[in-house]
Amino acid sequence: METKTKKFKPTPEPTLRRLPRYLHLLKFLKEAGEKNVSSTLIANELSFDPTQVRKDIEYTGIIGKPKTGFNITELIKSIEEFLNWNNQTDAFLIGTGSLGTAMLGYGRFREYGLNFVAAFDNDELIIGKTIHDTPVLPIGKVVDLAQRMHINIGVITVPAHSAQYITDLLVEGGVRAIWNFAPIHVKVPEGIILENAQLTQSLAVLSHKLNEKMDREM
Amino acid sequence: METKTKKFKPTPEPTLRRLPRYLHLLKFLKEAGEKNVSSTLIANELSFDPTQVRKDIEYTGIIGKPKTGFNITELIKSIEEFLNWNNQTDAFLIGTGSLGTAMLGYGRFREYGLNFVAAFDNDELIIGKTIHDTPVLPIGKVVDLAQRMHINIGVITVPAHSAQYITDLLVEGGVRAIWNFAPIHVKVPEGIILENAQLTQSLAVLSHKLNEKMDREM
DNA sequence: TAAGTATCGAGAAAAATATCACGATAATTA
DNA sequence: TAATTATCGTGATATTTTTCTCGATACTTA
Repeated sequence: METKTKKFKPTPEPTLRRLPRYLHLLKFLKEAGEKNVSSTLIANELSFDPTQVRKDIEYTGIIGKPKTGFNITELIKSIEEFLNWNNQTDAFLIGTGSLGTAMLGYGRFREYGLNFVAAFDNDELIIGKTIHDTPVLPIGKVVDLAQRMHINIGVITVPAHSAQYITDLLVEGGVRAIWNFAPIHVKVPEGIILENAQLTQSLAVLSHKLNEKMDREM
Repeated sequence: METKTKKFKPTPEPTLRRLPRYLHLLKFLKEAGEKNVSSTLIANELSFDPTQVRKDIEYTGIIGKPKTGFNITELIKSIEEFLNWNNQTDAFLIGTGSLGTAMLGYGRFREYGLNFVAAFDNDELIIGKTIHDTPVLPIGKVVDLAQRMHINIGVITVPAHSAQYITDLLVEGGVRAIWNFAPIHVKVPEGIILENAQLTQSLAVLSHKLNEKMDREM
């Protein structure tokens, strides 16, 4: 009963996608020595509408002060807590090709609550080694280890043709959420969270806009 | 006045983001020997609504046949032409860190109309070499070469702190569209297309859903 | 050839999301 | 202290996106 939120409103996906952008900006402003920020300022900076920014921020639970806005440090904290990025969630990464390696190498995912505890591949040459301090294990161990380590997130960076197979292994291992980078639709049982992160989606938007622009210029 | 298309309806962004997913599925079905496909089938496969699929497809200009649906080959062609993925657009990639290298290595971007003709970096050790057949040049040459080669797309894979600087160079070089992977909001002049492709956006959706799920389970 | 069926296309309705409008409030200035 | 100003929170409105509904059509089967 203590977790009695007044009236539950599910967070819109567009809001969730904007929150990280606010976070980047806020960290930048904090770095620059700013103390407070208004929704107006954020909106101008990112070309959004101030009301939209305010409503987005409202979802994270913080309340601001008229005339002043929000304390930057508190707002950062509010967003991070809302996304649970202040706690680390252990994750497996499957597929140590170029994208997988890049992700392990990025190293900043801990800032976003993602902690890669192990990577998996079938390539004998890599198994047993580490990539940026993350050990690479054979794919045959995914299910057992995921179960025993209570892994919640699986990140799929294998080619399209093996993505479904890997997904099934992760699900069998008890993973609750899958972040899929393979350019294919994988099927998951009811209740498993699936988030597709295909670059081609973003590229499609760019391509189409560029296309329109070129048409207009002729 | 001459560009008087019957009634212009701008394509919704959600539609643009779904089109690549249809494309992946269609290529898979074609590979499997299928000839035709219905919006119902696509919808079931990707867990969308059939009407939505039909409306999305309608934007690409193809028209289907009752009872039969669409010829897969023609539908693929229609989507690819709509996104201009049947033509190659030359692009520069700036920043040959792990993500930049991964993107050059992916090699399949040509399927999506993106042709990396050169990469740029400041690292003396890499300049002059090639990464997966793409030559790496010093950043000082971006502006001049972009102008002379009439480059339309710039892909930014540098760290946040230099992203704005690189953006300005690309704009000066006459680039029309920027695909930004740096976790920061870069500013571009009116008329320049900017598409942000930050993984953190996708991760935020995943994190929040997982968070909610865990809360519910307790 | 006629009846049955799956699908399309498109207009209408519903739902989700974004923007507007405004009273309330905290800081600043006169 | 009073007037002014920037901003918040929120209800109302507008816009966009999704879903529903249904007549028309092409294929399949009796």
